Amino acid sequence: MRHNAAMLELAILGFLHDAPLHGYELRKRIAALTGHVKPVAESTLYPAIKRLEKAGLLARRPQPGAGAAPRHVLTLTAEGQAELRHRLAHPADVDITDENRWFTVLAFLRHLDDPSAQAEVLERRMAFLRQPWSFFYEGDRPLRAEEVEDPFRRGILTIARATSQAELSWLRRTLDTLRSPTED
Amino acid sequence: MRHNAAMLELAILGFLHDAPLHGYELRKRIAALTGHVKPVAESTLYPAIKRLEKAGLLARRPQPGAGAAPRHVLTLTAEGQAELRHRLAHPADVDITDENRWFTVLAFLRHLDDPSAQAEVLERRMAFLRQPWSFFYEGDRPLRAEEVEDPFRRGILTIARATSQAELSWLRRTLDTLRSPTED
DNA sequence: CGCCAATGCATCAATGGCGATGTATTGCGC
DNA sequence: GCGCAATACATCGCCATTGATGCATTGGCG
Repeated sequence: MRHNAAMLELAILGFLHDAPLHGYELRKRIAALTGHVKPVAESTLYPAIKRLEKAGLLARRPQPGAGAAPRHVLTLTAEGQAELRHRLAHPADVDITDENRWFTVLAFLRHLDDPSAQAEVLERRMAFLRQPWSFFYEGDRPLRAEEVEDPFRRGILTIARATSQAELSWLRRTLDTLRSPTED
Repeated sequence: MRHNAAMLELAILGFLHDAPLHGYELRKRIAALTGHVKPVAESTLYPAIKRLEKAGLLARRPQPGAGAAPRHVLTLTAEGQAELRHRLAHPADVDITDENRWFTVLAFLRHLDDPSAQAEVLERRMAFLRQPWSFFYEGDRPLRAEEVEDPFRRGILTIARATSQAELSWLRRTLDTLRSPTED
């Protein structure tokens, strides 16, 4: 399974966990979630649905007379629900490090009802953000924004640092809430 | 040309504009630039080099006796330099909206020596960041972080907002500098 | 009543991503 | 002196992506 496929499939499974949907509606929800960043083509979505159906993760019922063309209402099977939870609990490394993929995981992490499992995933992201990395190096030493002369490269580091700090503070707050036995 | 390919190719052209390199060194530089977010496989890089060579954008000279295996030193041709400048001046929409791709554009934008052309590209990013979007909607209305109950989805919006604000302020500062006739 | 947009799904061909695997050399540690 | 990691490049095959294209229906506008 290719990596992009994994993320699209996660979104499909995640949306269907909320409610059975037909393909077209799924497409619109995925467009709302990630479409402003990176659109998904129809000819990518429908094959993905087929793959998941073939794998027994979702079932389709034809719904005649409803819309213009015969709709296929998609429902998660029990295996599909289990698979969704497994993928959310054990994301690949790229899903942790690539912001696009990470946001997709976050968007459906609530479906993993166990707070400690949720916390584990957040901690992986935190470990990644805490380690010293840069986009630019001098030998092995990661360069800070101040050390880079090119204003555009400096911008990358400035923006990345702001994101990182905002996310770390959010992660700390959220992990505190997840771990506290008295949820508000 | 597929979209991922375009970004990898941009990085290759950008690095080679600085100095002729062999494939292995290129691989390490690309890994430093984007590898902590999304690693690039060798079997993706070498075919990409071949594509660019076939298109006449770069030339390879064998460098015998240098390393362990016979190295191929890669140099940008004149067409390659022109192509690099063209790709930097006219990025696709996805390159503006997808942070990963955008950072790759930024990393090499200095090779576009014309400040007003650089400013034009930054303005496209600014226009994107300024328009009202969200990852979640109520009908057509984009939802703000405060309106979302799910803590994880709220996190996405919180982080995205922080990034957006940091980037907008950086964009404004940089555009001022680019436009001011007296560069410091 | 005719046209077009939107809805809704499907298929195909070209192309790119990438894990697996191969091959050859240098140099280091044990 | 043996093995192993790093260097350096290459190829194969599976599969995912995507633009193009097609087809059928509904509803709104003029």
